[in-house]
Amino acid sequence: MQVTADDLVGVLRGRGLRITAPRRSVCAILADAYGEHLTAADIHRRVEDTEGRSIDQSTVYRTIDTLEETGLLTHTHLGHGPLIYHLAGEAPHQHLMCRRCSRSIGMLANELEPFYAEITRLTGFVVDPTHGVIWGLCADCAATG
Amino acid sequence: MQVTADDLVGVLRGRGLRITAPRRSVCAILADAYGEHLTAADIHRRVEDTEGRSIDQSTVYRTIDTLEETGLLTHTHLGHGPLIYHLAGEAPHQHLMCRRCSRSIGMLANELEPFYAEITRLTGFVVDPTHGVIWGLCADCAATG
DNA sequence: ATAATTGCAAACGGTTTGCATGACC
DNA sequence: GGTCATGCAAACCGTTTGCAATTAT
Repeated sequence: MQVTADDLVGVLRGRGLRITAPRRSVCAILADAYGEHLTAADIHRRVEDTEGRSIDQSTVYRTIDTLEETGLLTHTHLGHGPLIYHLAGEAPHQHLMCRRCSRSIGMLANELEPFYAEITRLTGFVVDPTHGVIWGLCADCAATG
Repeated sequence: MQVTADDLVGVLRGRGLRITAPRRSVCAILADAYGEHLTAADIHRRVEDTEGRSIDQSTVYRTIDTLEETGLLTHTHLGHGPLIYHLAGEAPHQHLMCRRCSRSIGMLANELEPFYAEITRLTGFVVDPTHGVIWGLCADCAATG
């Protein structure tokens, strides 16, 4: 585990934000899930399951917002479904999402650096690899497709 | 205009589907908007505005589904907002969406073909450039960022 | 005639909001 | 004590669904 709940809580405190039980819980879940992709519903459920305490879903969303505003958390748009969240400290990766089987593959963003650089060269646009998903067919589905 | 409403209607008829007034209207709007990005709500509104006829939104969605199933229409995921639709005959575009100003730039997908090929080489994953959006900062926002 | 399509209205999933109660500093 | 955060419930947007009435074939 690279980041602890206390690290996250410490940053919130440093911004003058109040340290409440729900905020502690969400931070603990996120630190614990380092490297995983969690939805807001996942976070909500895990708080109840592992902390034994129930918090409202609106509190989950508001805590997520707070963490994003402080730069600790980022989200990724995975199609029509819920957003997924990961701690900002993780190695940036590009998600490849299969349209047929809905499996999602992660590629390290720096493997795709030439691709992003070419987009910038052609258009001036600077790519944020973690924020979106590239759609297509995974190797298996492409083969049987 | 590269495709006419009659072309689209003809394909539906060829599949044994019934040609109804709502289907004619949606096809007319889509043919008319060739090259534009329409949401389901756009299509709905334009049918009312330009055809003078009101159709239900569920009919719009069902007609969209029908057109996608027959391969005439495709959709693109633009973040959390509504899906956008374009006729399958259009030149494939990669959308670049600015996180700050929400402007969306279209790039011809074949300009990026070598990079899609590289993704396939590394992972076996076959990219569908039209189906998703690449997020980041447009040239203007990156400069003032 | 009969099967496909429509309109309506209600539900859906994911997220946001208004407001009164509560708790942190 | 003052303000910030929470829970609750209700609203929101985009989309889907069940079902009875309609219409193309």
